[in-house]
Amino acid sequence: MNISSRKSPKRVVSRARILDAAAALFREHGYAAVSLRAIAAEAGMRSGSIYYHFGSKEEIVTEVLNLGIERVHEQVSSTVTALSANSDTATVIRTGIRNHLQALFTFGAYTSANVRIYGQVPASVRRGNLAVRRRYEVLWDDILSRAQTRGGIRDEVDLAAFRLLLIGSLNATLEWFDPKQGRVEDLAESYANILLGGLLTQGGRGS
Amino acid sequence: MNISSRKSPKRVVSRARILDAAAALFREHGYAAVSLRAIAAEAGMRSGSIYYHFGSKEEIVTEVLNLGIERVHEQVSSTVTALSANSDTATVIRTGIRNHLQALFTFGAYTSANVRIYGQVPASVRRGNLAVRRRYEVLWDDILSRAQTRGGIRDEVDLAAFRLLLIGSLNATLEWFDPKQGRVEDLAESYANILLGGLLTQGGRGS
DNA sequence: GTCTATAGCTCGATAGAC
DNA sequence: GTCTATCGAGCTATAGAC
Repeated sequence: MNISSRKSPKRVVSRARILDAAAALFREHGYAAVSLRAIAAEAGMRSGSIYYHFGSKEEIVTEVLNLGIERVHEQVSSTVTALSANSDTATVIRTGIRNHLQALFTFGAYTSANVRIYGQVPASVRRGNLAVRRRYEVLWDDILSRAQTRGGIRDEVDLAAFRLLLIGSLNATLEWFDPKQGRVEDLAESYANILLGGLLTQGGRGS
Repeated sequence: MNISSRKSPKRVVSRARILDAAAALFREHGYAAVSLRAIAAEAGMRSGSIYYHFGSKEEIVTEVLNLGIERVHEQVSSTVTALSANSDTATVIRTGIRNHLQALFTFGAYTSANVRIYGQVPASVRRGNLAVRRRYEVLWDDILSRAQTRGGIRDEVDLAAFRLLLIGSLNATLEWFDPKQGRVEDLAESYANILLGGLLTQGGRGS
């Protein structure tokens, strides 16, 4: 009985179907508006069956929230790390922006759910998501402070504010951008151009 | 019986208390999680009394959503219009950013509720808010295209993308900035500096 | 204008059959 | 692993007293 011949046990498949269904429904309707009956129906089962896989609704939403951020973290972290050590600052930031946006829309149900419902879940659920969030913020803080050491960043820019503006503006694209209508790469190019170079020509810069 | 001696009728006061309570609760818990009993309790009455002022929960949330945007619109529109006709581009955009953020936090319950729950209210409610949203977007599109005519904007910048990035990043500050911990004016200064001038020194700009 | 009382539903969660 | 059946609670909305 070798490993490769073993299929995913039903247990794993059903669990994943519940999470996918929950993420999609939370994204569209919010946390409280989505019933376990609705999640079960979307996952192809009855509400009682959910309790074989999860202990409560809060346990489901906690996993949805964590998966959303972890997948974005993994993609940004691995692609930025893969760059050659002497890549210039613009390349590093552009790579991070492009991969954040690509992961955002690839795992759209989970990442949208995260952006939309984080502020409305019970406090205990929020606490369970805090460490994962913080880890992703630290990743960007590291990317930015290494870039600052390498040079090419304007002295006037507050890096803490830049990280908040960056992640906030990228996540906000979930509310309007449709990857079926346009290419995520073009969105990334356009956003990176603004974030790196700003709106104004040289004459209008500074305060 | 002159006008100035007339106090606000109880009808007007109670209505406003209901809206304030609803906005604060929607902001914190989402739309579906907030019961009319909770809104009534926060407004100092019983749930049945709400139906004297509003026909349904949807009617309340529609008004909360519209008020949030309208107040930001009014403040940005009036302060930008008040600038002298030959103000330079940087001044105009900085004024818009500062007043958007100030209005955001002055009417925090309504504006936060808007940002957080718009994606989860019934479709009919969203439709009732669309025209108000669109009007505010047009205001910024006008500000930006007039600035482009006056000059000083980089050719590489896509103005439609800039407006989306701008409003998205400003609204996202509602999720982390606390006006009791820092001055909104400093936040505005820092964000405007990034949005107008970008992250990089001249050498790193362009694509 | 605000109250009490309640009709009619739907919710999260559990128990026990299969 | 998934089902059916159900408990107790809480929900929106309404009716009618004051």
